[in-house]
Amino acid sequence: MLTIGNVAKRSGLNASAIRYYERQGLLRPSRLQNGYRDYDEDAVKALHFLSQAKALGITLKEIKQLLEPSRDGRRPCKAVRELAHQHLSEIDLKIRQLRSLRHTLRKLLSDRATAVSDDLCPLISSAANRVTTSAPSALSQ
Amino acid sequence: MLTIGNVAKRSGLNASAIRYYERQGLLRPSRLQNGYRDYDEDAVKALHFLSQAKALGITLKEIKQLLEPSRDGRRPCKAVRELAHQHLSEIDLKIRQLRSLRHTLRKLLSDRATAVSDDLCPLISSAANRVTTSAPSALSQ
DNA sequence: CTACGCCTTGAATCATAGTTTAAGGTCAAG
DNA sequence: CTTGACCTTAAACTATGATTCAAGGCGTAG
Repeated sequence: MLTIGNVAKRSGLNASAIRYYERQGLLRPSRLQNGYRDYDEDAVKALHFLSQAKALGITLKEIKQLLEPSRDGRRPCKAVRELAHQHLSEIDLKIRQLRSLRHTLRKLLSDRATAVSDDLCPLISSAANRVTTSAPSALSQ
Repeated sequence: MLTIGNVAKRSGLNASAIRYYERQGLLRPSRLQNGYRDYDEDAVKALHFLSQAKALGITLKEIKQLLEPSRDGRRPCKAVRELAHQHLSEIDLKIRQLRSLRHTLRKLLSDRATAVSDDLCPLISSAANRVTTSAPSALSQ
């Protein structure tokens, strides 16, 4: 009996959050005779996907777009494919930017030996010098 | 004369946002005789760093922690180093998760050939099957 | 039948990250 | 000396993503 408490435990999400996702149109569980939400295994999977995507900064709106066509039942996945393509390049961009930031932080840390003298902390300058004009809204449309 | 409008243009950020960051303690520009904020090149660099980190889902609170010690003037960078180390592993985790998500999306797209028959959209299942129990709060503490 | 844990709803509240508004000061150009 | 572009402040407002609250229904154990 996959009621909301159970899927909450299994997905690691808060039951209130799951209801909230439903209000936002990301889920549409069937109901038992008593009115309780009744989830299936696909819903649990969708929640895991949702949880992962969310942790990576993808908005609920975007996740909704990715989940929607499959939730509506069997119909052409063309739109989903296009969206997936779009998100794919946004994810690639994000990975590149994270790598750049990682490089910056690593550089800061490797300065340990030379920076024992401890003048001005090199973070800002070493960090910012690597930045040109990064697009403001990664992953948003 | 680096007044707020100028640094806004140069950093690609909104002047109101920059004032907001200051209210949140991320910046502390000096003032001109007339009360106008007076920024230096380091501030512009800090704003670029801030802008990049922000785009990658790092919270203002976390960015503040990274900027703080250097903003306070010349003093030991030990704390910053530790924070940087911490953020480094968080960034590594985030990159791994994004790669996983990218893999999922790529898989979905490569199904194009076989999925011409168009049964249920494979997104959710193929996506969710790759997820085990991802920690909910990447990059938060 | 009562207690307890789980479920329902709508509404209020919260945090984060800003934007907008109102009322006003600064300053160079014409 | 007014116009216009810029700056100041505090406070109100917005959106997103939830969490909490109040009032109540369901279902099983004792």
